[in-house]
Amino acid sequence: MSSKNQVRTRFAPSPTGYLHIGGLRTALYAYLIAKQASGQFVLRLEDTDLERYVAGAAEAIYSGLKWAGLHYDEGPDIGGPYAPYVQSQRLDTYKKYANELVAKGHAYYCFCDKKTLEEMRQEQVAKKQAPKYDRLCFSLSQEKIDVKLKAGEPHVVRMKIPAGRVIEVNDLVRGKVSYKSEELDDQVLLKSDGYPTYHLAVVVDDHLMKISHVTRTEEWLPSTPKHILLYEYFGWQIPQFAHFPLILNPDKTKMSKRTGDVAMGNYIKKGYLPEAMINYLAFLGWNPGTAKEIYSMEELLKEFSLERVHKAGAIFNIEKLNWYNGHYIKQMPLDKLTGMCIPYLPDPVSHPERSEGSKIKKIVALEQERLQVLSEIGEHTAFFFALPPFDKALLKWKEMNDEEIKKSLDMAKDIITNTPDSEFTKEKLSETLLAEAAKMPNKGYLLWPLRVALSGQKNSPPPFDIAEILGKEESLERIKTAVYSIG
RNA sequence: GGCCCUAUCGUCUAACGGCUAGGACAUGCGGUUCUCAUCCGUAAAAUCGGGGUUCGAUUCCCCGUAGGGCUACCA
Repeated sequence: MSSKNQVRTRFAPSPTGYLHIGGLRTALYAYLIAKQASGQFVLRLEDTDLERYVAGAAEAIYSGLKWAGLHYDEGPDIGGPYAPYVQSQRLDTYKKYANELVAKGHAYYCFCDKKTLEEMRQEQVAKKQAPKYDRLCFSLSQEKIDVKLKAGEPHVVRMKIPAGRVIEVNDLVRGKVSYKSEELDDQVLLKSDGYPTYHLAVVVDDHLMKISHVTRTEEWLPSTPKHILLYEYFGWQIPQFAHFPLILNPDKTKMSKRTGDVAMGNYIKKGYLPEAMINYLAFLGWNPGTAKEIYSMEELLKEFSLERVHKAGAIFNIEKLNWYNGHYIKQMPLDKLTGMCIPYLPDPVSHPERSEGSKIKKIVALEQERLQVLSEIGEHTAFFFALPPFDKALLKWKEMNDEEIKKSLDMAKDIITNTPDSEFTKEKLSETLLAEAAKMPNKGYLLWPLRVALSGQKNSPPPFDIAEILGKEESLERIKTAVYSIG
């Protein structure tokens, strides 16, 4: 079952908000690493900050990952051999390991209150020193500690950073990065509310859950030496580390909720496809080194490699995502696309005659090459369901005068009238209309006023397609309306 | 302030010392087209600066510069 070389990765978001773009990319890479090695991909919730907990965030993370096709083998909602996968349910474990560290002399109790700490920090900053805990409580005698503990004084557990060490992080993306232990602060491991900090929890859980590759974004690189020290203190095997580049705002700052639309839920709502999102996100920080840039999940599984992951941050560019999305919309089988578009169409109930399957399908077929995001279809096709009030000036093609427009529309009306119901198709209509239009100085003299009459818009699909979908009766009705508008 | 990371077209990126620095998105122009969209063609567009190393640097080294990250009882 689980061999020593088993690759296991995890995605470990904190449920402090909805799943976001950057989180999904991190999850994707972790998923790819695990799955291409036939390993396991684990989801773990790092909810160790009571104050930042957001209700519903966990569910959004589950559904977002599933939407994207990143199916985890173990997780909070599905269980697994190392359950629970929610850190707030593992408090006893962290306490046990924190105590072990204290017993070994690698950690100590600290009774300093936040105010004192904050003042110390201010002072240090004022003196242009690096803010660091002064280890006041480290020199407390055992007797004093026992008294304070017995009295129930609030306290934390801090790790003791050794002196004179150089800690080397061997990162799969960045290579060797080393840190001097003097630069490291005595990190709080266990908070006074009994919850662990990220640093303790992540190390304990990654070890207990047998995570082979610790993957996360670059912002965690500076705290990795502390984690390595913890692995050493516990006598645990140090996992592989891979720190991915950040996804950036257009202003090159770390992409965050405050600066842009990062919530996956919004992209799903707007009608972005998982294939497009995955493809785009995969290429934000990685590429195969060839000109090919359309990649399915299966292909990514084959080609992805950490060696080709970039070091520099990448700006999230919605234009390129849109292009990918448009591409995948064009590729999609019509039936599937139709199903996905229906939620974005006007309420079919109000137009039962047009909600019939094949008609909706024809509308979607028309829009397939015109959509970048699914939600656009509502606006694009509104005129099928109700003719918008149109500007009669729009009927005019080039230098046509009212008389010519009327003549043109009359001609179109005759052709449509004379087209039998059984032959009322776009093929037949385009054949007959084009034949007539060919006799004119320019096809636009016939086609433009007709198209505007049918659609009410400056830009739209061709008149033949619209007429077929509207049907003979409605088409004639709209032409009549247009003629009246001229006066 | 300290520590760390990074640096090729506007953006995502290719070129693991050796061609006119390639591709994609976006943009401009042109073709197809009644319009839009699609599709096709085409153009413009980059190696942050300075030193080295080398026959030769986008590539390796150093120093600057710029940007970013971290520096919490947040993750």
